[in-house]
Amino acid sequence: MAIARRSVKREAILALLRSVTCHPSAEWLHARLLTDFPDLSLGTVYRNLRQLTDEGLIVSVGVIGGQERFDGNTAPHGHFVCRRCGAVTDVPLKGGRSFHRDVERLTGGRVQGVETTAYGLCAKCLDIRA
Amino acid sequence: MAIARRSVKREAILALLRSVTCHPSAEWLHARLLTDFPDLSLGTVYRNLRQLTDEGLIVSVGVIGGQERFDGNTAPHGHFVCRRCGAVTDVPLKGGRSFHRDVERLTGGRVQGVETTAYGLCAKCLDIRA
DNA sequence: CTCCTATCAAGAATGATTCCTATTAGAGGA
DNA sequence: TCCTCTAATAGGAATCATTCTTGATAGGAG
Repeated sequence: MAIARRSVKREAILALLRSVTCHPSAEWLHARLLTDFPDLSLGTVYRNLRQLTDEGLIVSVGVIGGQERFDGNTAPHGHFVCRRCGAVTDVPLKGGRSFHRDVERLTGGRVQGVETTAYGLCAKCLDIRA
Repeated sequence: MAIARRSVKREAILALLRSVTCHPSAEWLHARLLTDFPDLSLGTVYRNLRQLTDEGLIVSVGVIGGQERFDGNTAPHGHFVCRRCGAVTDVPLKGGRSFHRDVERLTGGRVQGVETTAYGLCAKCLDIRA
């Protein structure tokens, strides 16, 4: 099977995802890229996000508020997700790869990625609440 | 604000979730409870799962294959999710609460829960593949 | 008994994601 | 250059989990 042909739009999606410190949804990326590619369809964004995820070039942060969120930073790090506003913050991780190894040893499976996520309320939403 | 009234069906959902070692979806729970409560509606399962999650009595494992999965075991532990078949396995966690503390210190927010999940292929799906 | 509130079923509505189809564009060979 | 094959793409329809709305029911407080 031929290696995936390069695609200007897929590369633009990847570049945007890498240039940004937030954790966008497909819709956000689509809206943002529409200025450079007026004929970009949302379906194309979804298809390419999936492909990039399968290739390991990007990472899925999971579904937050009904929308899947992605991260262009594949270096191991954790996330903090605000349950109220949906904001996602990167948090450095100390642990190393011990969990990765434990899982493979205990389950006999192969681990492709580890996601550590804390859920709660961000500082901003704590203020609003108070 | 009155405390949530007790509800037979909510308690049945919670009991089933706690009695089981798998990580069911709303639909699975609904099908399973239908024998005891023939008039249980799927909407009721969703509403009560959300409420139980908000109360911290159960935990969401995240959306896997388009369906949200829940866990009645609220003790800290990690998960291993097979990307092929969607199976979820519990994995003990060594780390302790350092990530929890780090997040609160770095972001100023309040952490309600931490989810550590490894993604990959389970032993069974590795065999099929080979 | 009478509000007031929580629960519930049923089904409609929502909305993210995927699927389908026809079209386009690029690479390699003749 | 022209042809052919294949991947990429747009556009829109289809899918499907989840949420919302409505109307009905029941329990507790006064």
